[in-house]
Amino acid sequence: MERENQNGAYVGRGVMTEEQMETLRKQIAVYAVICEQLALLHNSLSSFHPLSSGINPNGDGYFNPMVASSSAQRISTRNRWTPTSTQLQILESIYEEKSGTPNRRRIREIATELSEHGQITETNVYNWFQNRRARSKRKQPQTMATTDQAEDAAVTTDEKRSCGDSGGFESYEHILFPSPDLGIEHLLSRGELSGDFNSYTIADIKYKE
Amino acid sequence: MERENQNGAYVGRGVMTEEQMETLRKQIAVYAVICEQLALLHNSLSSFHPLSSGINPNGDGYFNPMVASSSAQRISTRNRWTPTSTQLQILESIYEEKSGTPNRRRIREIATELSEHGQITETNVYNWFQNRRARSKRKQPQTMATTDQAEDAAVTTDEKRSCGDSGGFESYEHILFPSPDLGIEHLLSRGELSGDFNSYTIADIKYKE
DNA sequence: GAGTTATGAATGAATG
DNA sequence: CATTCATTCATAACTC
Repeated sequence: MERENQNGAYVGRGVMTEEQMETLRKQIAVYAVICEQLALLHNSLSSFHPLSSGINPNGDGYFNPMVASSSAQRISTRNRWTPTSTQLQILESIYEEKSGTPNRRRIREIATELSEHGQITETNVYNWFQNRRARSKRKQPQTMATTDQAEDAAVTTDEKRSCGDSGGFESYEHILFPSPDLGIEHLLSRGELSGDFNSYTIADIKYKE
Repeated sequence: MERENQNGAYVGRGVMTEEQMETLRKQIAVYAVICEQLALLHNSLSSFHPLSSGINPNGDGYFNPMVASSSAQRISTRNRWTPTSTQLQILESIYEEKSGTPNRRRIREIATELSEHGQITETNVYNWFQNRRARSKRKQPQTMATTDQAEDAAVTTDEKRSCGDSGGFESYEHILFPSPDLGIEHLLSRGELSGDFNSYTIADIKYKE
């Protein structure tokens, strides 16, 4: 089943011509550059921690490990919002009284109100309600057991796909795009993208045994 | 201290806007595709047998998420469709150019095209566009804020400044694979990217909000 | 400090 | 289209 790549270059199985080899080499170089830039981008992207500083302005109980500790460049930062207990309380009460569907307007109001107690965005509020509702719902109907045929129990909620692929870039699969199906890791796991992408050694790429 | 406005658009330097994030996402997808292609190429290049658990030599048919990873044999695989990176890339580009109104006809075409790269149905395509549009819309209007002043917004995705950065790569347009031309570079221009790539892999990229 | 759990976020699909 | 739901992923927080 030979086929062509997107540009029409025939890619037969088996042998490669010099030209193709050359092309491959170049392509790999390109890929290397992209990786490099991506890395750089990522660095600049995550090195500052825009909102983290506000995660927990008033130590309500949660405490941030490294929150803006001294130099603001130390990265690591988690971008995930974590409600302060005050916010949580409010959210919880709102959730109870008004129950379902806080519309767009409402969301905004809530967000505004909560922003008084800490960093928060409308999206956070939205997600919170979304999750709150979904999870409370999932808990209830669970009462009737269904213990039967629970063989698969082992795979309950914690699929925890720790999928240990290779070293280095192991976490490549939780990249932005959902599907970890692409085999990037197969390429990367060898390359040891540690540093010199520029030396793109083809030899290292084979993911062949 | 850097200030940010309500909607998550940060004012400080070094922060990404949603649009930029979008672009990054796309760029990553492109990069993924390239790697994918490379893998394929490499495969046909150096093999006579598919080998290597990962890349499926026959077309991009690997829409099977966790493959033989751990537990699952229940493998019906989730019923939910998950676009392969190739598909995503295509969808994304179509979305961009045609911005809206993918009529029934078009949907069919797209579906057909994408089926070349993995399992997909017209409904999937339809839903995808539906969601894509809805969600992108949802992100923008999160601005008005209380004291509008964040009029800047915009930040058109195609800044396209062709800044001849690419210090390393002369020309990769004549390469076999889809050219990674959509400038990751214009995202990189923000400078101040510190080194040490290993401490936080690309995988850490997330929306900030 | 590795393994769990709780939960914020992303997204395909369904519903109005 | 606009919303909402369901499921899953990723990670902060917790536990031992």
